[in-house]
Amino acid sequence: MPELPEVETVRRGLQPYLEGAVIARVELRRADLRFPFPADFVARIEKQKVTALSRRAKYLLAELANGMTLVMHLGMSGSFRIEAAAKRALPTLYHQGEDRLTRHDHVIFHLAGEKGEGAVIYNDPRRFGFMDVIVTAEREAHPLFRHLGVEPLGNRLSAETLALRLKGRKTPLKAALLDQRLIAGLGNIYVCEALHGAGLSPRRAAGSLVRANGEPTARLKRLTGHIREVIAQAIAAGGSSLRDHRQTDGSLGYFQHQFAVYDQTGRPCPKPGCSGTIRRIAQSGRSTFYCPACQR
DNA sequence: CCTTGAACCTGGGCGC
DNA sequence: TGCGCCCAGGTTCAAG
Repeated sequence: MPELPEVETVRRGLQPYLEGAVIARVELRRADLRFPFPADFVARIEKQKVTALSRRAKYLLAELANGMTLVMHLGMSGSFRIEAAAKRALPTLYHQGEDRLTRHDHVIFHLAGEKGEGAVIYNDPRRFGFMDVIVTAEREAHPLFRHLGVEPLGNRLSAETLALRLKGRKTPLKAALLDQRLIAGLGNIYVCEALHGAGLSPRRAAGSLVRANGEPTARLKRLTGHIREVIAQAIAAGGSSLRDHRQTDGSLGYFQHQFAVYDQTGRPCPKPGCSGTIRRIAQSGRSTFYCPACQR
């Protein structure tokens, strides 16, 4: 589920509930997700006001009034939903029949404040997600964030920046783009989509997009534009909805209807004038979908 | 340094 | 109906 556009969609869904609210009580329904919760996890969060809900790469960040930040990663299958009491305060997001706790509801943030009582519930069947509490001022130096690459949104991402990091690398382009130290937030779906948009083979050596003098090639500039575009469109569409992904209001995102190559094995390449067929291959243990005809 | 592959965990889909 | 296998949005760690 959660690549950058999905996490950003979750952030926007939770923001009206969390920002300005007080996390009155935290309920852990098990001692660990991917990692054990830190011993002081609950104590550092309870009774704190959430001053801002932000995002870095695929991390959701709830900044607290005590100078700490609650860091949340959704792994492969993590999601949030809003419990009934909070829905009453903001009724547009109300959905029936979802007020019971289920087996994989692992963390409950009970809220209090002018926006009303309520709860935000974290559900994660595979438990690849994790949470931590860190000092807000030390965030960028924290091991989780220190090596993260550039955000693909906004103006920070440039072909020149990428060229610097890709030069001389023989690793397949697909693998290089999944590396969070290069670009933070890209995942399997949007890497496949961006490579198709740019007409570049996922198998091509990453360094082949950089000239000997270190300058980005025209191909790399094209790829940079497609990465920006794919991410921006996915966010505009409310994230993808592969399998079980739901937004915090319970509705499905719909970006999956627009996938050009991801999970489209055997279907004709949608690129105008291309007569190729989408293929699935494995690269470093993950599926890659691409069109061998127009991606070179 | 670089790369690949296994591991973490549950559930859904498919073939038999 | 059931069993066994493969697959899934991510990341980390070990081994070559």
